[in-house]
Amino acid sequence: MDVTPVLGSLNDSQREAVTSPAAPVLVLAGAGSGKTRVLTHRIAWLVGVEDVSSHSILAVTFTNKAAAEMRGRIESLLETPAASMWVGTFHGLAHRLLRRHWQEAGLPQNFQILDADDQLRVIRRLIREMELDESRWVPKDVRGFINRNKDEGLRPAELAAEDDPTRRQMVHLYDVYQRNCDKAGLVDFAELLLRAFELWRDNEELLSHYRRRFRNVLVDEFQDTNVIQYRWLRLLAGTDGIPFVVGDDDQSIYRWRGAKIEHLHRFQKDYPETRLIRLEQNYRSTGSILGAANKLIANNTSRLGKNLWTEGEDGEPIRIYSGFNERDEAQFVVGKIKDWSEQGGARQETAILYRSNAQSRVFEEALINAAMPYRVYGGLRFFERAEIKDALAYLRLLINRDDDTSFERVVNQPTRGIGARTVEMLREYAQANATSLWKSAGALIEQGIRGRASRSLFEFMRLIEELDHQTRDLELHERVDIVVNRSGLVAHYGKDPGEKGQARVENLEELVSAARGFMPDEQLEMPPLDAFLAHAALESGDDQGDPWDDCVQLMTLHSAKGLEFPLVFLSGMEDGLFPHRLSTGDSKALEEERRLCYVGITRAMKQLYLTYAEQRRLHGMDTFGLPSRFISELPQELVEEVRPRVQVSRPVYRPKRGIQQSEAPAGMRLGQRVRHGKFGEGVVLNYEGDGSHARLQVNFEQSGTKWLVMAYANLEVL
DNA sequence: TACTATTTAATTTTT
DNA sequence: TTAAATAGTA
Repeated sequence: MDVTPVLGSLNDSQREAVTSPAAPVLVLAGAGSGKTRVLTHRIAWLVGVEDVSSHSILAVTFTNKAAAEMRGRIESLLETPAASMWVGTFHGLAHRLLRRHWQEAGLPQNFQILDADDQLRVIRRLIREMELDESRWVPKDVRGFINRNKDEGLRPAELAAEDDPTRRQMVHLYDVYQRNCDKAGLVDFAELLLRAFELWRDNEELLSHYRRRFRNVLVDEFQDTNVIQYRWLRLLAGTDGIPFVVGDDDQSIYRWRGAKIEHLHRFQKDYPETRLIRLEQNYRSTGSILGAANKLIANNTSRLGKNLWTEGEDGEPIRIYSGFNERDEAQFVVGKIKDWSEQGGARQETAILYRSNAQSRVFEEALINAAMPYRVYGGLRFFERAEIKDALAYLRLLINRDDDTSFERVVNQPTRGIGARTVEMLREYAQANATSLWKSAGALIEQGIRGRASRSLFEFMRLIEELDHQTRDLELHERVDIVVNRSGLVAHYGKDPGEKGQARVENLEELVSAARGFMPDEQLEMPPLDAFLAHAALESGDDQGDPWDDCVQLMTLHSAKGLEFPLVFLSGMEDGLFPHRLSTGDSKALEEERRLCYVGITRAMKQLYLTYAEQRRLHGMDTFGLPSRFISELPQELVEEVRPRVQVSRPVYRPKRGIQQSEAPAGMRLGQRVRHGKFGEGVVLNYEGDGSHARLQVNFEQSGTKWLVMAYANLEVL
């Protein structure tokens, strides 16, 4: 094979990493240094040049996106599909193992995956059943306790011997929760990993089979591995495996999720013959941006150490803007984006980054006012929406009637007269007879409980049975379609007022489309519906927008990791906000905030602005902040303050929904008569924004004046 | 049972 | 401020 496509485009260190002999390798890859390249080219090198079987390769990432990208790039390098290679997320691969070896793992064949929200519901339900005080035993805290311990590989039995009564109760809750899940065949995210680990640990034959198979284990974002993931990897690699891990200790920002930056050091101890390779040449940012990043991160202790450099220009200095208040700050940012755009830059090349989601609001308002399209990352993803989760719960009941979580979710959704009292009764019966809610419902009906509730319950059970039997032999998307409609969900959500109901119905329709386009992972050999549900839990839905609209990108610093933009704004650079006040106490947490800042800075390719507000409205109170300490940690010679504040000494009152300078949306004008599906006929009074964000104010004859989003309202022009 | 008023709390979230 | 969860009322 011609090695040019594999090695031609690499620099010396990248090439060293890619062509390393068969021994453990740790690649310390700085931001923008071609980390993914090294990983994909390494695999292409092994398979294409060293003639290693693709069967022997296991490559693991943290996100579905990264996994998909990696597979795509490998296949295009090798010019052949590599189906026998295992490329996936930790959770996805663990899931695959558990499906294959469900018996050895002690799981029912049709086990279901609980996402974070489902898990919380289960915990909340159990706390109530145990009649504990929810303010003393906060469900989220309990979940945190359980997941933290699972991430460390600890089962309740290993935690038991404790004197502290609070802790003992927590352990007890963990135990109760786990028994409940085992009984119902439910597996949460942390459990996927822990079970997969235990599966190998406790099955020598199985382990040696996989060890023989996966000689080459490659890991992306290694600094983000938690304890159980690391132990899982070590178990697999054993003494003969060849681990190749890539990471950056300076970009570790998930300590609070159990990630252990220490694994980078640990790796070198566990594999003393490790070859350490640093990738320090950066292909993304200007010299000034890298200089700032290097100087900032140097304030952290116990780093493996790394200094980014570039062959490119120094570029422009880092600019600092001190806003009068948060609205002034937003105004400034939007103004700069406007300049960028007028000079021919695309809006999607610009990103506004912030520490916490709540900060997006002011920017959104400013962007709407400027009629500038934008996109906020994060928030609810497709499979996490309430209406979608309802539909999924119905589908789960088709597979397993004893799934109490799903049962409780939809037994009265849409409302069918089965209220809290009835459910309470079912719970009591289920608990007393150690059975499921479904079976309890059946039993109670047979015992002839009185009245309406009984009839409604019977109707519900018949609905589920019918849906199951009548759709069993249909195509997946037809099943979903029928379930979504016959369950009454579409009708129920259609009743929600205005655009919201419309959007929800559209989402349900989208679920049918998703089912139609669903390609199950053939390796799993599961029934289509089961596979679809697993997919929904593990890939909560792409939150990528249409690449076609040219939007300003808004996101938290965390979600910006791995991305790059020519023009970047780090906003809210105030002490207390960033670094967040909750993290300023302990030095480990503060260092993580600094790494977060480092991640933010290194997103920028050409221009970087840091902005802050002297006065900011937080939780309804005006607060006065000091500039973030991180600003003073930057090299002063690379920094320049901008103060075009001559004309904006005070914010001018501007009617929020006054007459706008923006153009009327297509086909609309003031006074236009329109018809809406729900509200009937009316007259357009006002509008703001354009494109997909255009909103119209319509005075309806029947329903009064309402603001509607063009994209959802489906207005008919009369 | 369903809607409305009141209370409460407020980082980050790959799966 | 606000969103969400809970308590109270029709």
